[in-house]
Amino acid sequence: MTRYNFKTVELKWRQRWEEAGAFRTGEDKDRPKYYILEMFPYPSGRIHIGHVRNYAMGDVVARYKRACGFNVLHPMGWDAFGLPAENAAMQTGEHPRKWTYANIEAMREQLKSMGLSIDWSREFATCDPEYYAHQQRLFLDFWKMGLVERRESYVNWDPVDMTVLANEQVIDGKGWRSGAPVERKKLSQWFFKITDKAEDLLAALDDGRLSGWPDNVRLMQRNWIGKSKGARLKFRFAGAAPKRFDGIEIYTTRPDTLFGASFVAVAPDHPLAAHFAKDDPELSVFIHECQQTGTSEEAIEKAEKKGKRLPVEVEHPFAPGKTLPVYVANFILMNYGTGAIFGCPAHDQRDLDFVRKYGLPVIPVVLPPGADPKTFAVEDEAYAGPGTLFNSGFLNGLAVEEAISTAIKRIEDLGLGAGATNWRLRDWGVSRQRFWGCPIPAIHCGKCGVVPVPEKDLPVKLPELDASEFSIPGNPLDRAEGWRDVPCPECGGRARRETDTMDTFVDSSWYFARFAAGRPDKPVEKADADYWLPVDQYIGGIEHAILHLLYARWFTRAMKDTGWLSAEEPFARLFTQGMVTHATYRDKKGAWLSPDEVVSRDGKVVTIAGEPVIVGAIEKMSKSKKNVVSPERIAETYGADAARWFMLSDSPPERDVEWTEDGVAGAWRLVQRIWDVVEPARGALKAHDLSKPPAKGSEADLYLRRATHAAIAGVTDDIEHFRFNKAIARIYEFLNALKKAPPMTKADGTPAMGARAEAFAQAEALSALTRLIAPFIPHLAEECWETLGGEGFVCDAPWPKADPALLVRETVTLGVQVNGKRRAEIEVPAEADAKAVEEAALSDEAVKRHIDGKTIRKVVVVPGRIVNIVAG
RNA sequence: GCGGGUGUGGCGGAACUGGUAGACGCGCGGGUCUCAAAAACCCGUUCCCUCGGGAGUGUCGGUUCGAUUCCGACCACCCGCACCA
Repeated sequence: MTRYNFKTVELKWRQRWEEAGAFRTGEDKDRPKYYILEMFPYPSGRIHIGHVRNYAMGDVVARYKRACGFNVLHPMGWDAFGLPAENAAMQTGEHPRKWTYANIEAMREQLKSMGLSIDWSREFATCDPEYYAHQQRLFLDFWKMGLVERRESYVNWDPVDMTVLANEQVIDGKGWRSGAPVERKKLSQWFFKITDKAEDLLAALDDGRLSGWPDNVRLMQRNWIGKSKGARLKFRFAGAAPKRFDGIEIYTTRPDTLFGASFVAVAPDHPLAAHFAKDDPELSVFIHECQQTGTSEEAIEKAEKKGKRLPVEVEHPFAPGKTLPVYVANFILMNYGTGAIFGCPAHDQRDLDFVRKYGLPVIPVVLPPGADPKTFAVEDEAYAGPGTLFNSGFLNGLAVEEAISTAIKRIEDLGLGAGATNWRLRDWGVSRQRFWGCPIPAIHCGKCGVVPVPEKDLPVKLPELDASEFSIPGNPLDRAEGWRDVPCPECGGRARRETDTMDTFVDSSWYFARFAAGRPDKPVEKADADYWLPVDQYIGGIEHAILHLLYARWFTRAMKDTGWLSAEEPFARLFTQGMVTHATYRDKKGAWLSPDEVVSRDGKVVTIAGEPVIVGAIEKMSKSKKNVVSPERIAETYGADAARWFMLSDSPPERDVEWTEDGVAGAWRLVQRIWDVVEPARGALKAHDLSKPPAKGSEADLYLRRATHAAIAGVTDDIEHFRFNKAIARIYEFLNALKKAPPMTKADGTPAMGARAEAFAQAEALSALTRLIAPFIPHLAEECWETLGGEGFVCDAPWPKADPALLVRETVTLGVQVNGKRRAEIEVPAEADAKAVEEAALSDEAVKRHIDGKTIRKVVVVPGRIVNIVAG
């Protein structure tokens, strides 16, 4: 018996696959297609273990679908623009381009060493001019269609990265990448109008177009889009109106509670606040404070509602003569609704907190079911539930829902406003004041305004800059005169290029279409895109549940509008895999230790030198906690197959998996065990025609054949449902059955004397085993296939089919319960009728013991499942 | 605060539509081999126990012949959103 040497074997098969072009995507469009895609990586320079898990999952699906006869597209590329390259340039003086492409080289090799069935001929990086040129073309098309807009707006400014951040990139008031507190700044920005598609982006979540998405992701998107229904309503000023203001327009979802209004409030950024702040230093200070705290220290600020009274009052729309005070309040957001509200403290907790502080009245107008209108009062808790209107003039007696529509109707009749829908979703600001991104193809001319770069002048390539430029803060493009200053394409006068580049989320919003249908002369070839899109299965991290996926969905719609695609949605099915975690270790001084620095001795974890180690929580692998393991070292020690196997074996794919050395060692043992079973059967596939099972066969043959076909059926079903951990458990089960199989018979029925190659049942089992493991551990599978004498590559071999006749059992083992407790097991023919089963159960010795002296009241027989005897 | 999810051996986790709880792996215990150890292989492994049983899927209750599964209440943890009017 030879020892399996993964190092030489894995390398051998990767070379053979490459030489044969085994994973080139076929041009055969008559076959059903299957587009499997994993979120492409950022080229940081090295793959981490999370990539191994992500790409191993995709590869299982890709190889499985290929074996099932699909025309499979499984491409790979690089999300290559972005800040780290500029940061590296700052530190090392290396040009971002050089750094990025060197990283891609390194990572490609690492990915290839995993043995992924990727069509590398379609590879590209988003920083290739051949890619971003087309992105600029799409930008121009969108601009023509009115999907792009340029406007002034407050932006989230990251003072460390010196760039604008999308709202989605601000987490707890801090930049998602730098972690620095975000400041507010007013700039002219480019926007993609994703709010134009809000209705459809929302509708598709529930109308079946995204039925292949996990519920939690759909829910997160729904919340993010944040549709709400209510009304816009203008409050007129009581007395003289301030200059250029004819009222305060508010947005509310509860127009039914208008009779309970006790104030109106506007956001600190509201024009009305600014108007009064001019002559009121105290107010001005207050507004400034709100703006400071608006994006940070949310925990402190959250609790306290603060406001400043403005020197105006407004008229109540429904109660002539009644007036309400107007405040600037810190809890009103300018960028939601109209930046102004009316406050109804009895039915809104924030408003209640606010009026308690400023001594305004609390008027309940919704009476909870069963409450007494004479005694019902709101103390510390606002009532937001259902009920009947009271204290509310013409709304009295109506239920909340009716009252809302009645109030809206009245508002419309009075000409003060109308029913309105409001969205939390805001347009996508794509301008970034950075160098390493896709240039926005626009030119600013003093005479002609903002002019698109003519299509013939595309691509607008990034200029060659000296690496030293990157050590100066700000955007190097602003200083690149030779690149920046150009004649206006319309009037020929002096003009300047747009120096903003696009958010890198733009790059990843259409790369899947480029993979499927890219052409040198255009972004996508529609016929190809129509064949391949949507992506049948997309796999990636849950961290992209909102941003990337929402942007890609919008982009797909925009590309449809501009005639590039027909697909409605980019990703038919989505799978979000869990993270890879690892225990954390610290020494006695509290410093983090990497897993390489600790060992387990006598059941205790110590440093290599024998110092005690504190074992901490199991957490997501991160550099700061040093609990990372390097895929390269693992591949060195255990091989790519073992690493892939372990990544898929331990936990359900959607859950986090803990990386353990014992676990991967177990996977390595499995690789050896399979080889030990296969190797003695050298040439077995040449000795048998597997399509013609022999008529004769021993009990042992039948037992093994049943195990084989049960494994085929089970593994197939598990892969189809993304239950890789269960598929692996079944393979183990099958392997155990195979190893325990007693001596088999040859095709002619004579004993095979234990020689595995001679027995049909064993050859069939090994053939199935090899094909079943191929998606998971492809190198070993090829080696087994070759050893067994299979034809060609196992990656080209058809997926095995289970014979239904071998899946049904002749006898079944049933549990027998007495009063719901299992007391015995009986073996009965599979098609035995209820009466026969009942008799068998009642005659069982253990059962007799338990029903002794009792009256049998009822016997429940569930065929093939269980017998329950009710006795008392 | 709102929304969603998860609780099963020492650990990761199985259990199809309400039908034998703990598949499979890890760990652990025992054995074979060895001068010895490692590796490998084999056997065992939910807990308690008087070996006949008893208890058991976060807690309490309900529905049912039968509940990890369905319903109600509670507890714990995780995730998302968060002054969204």
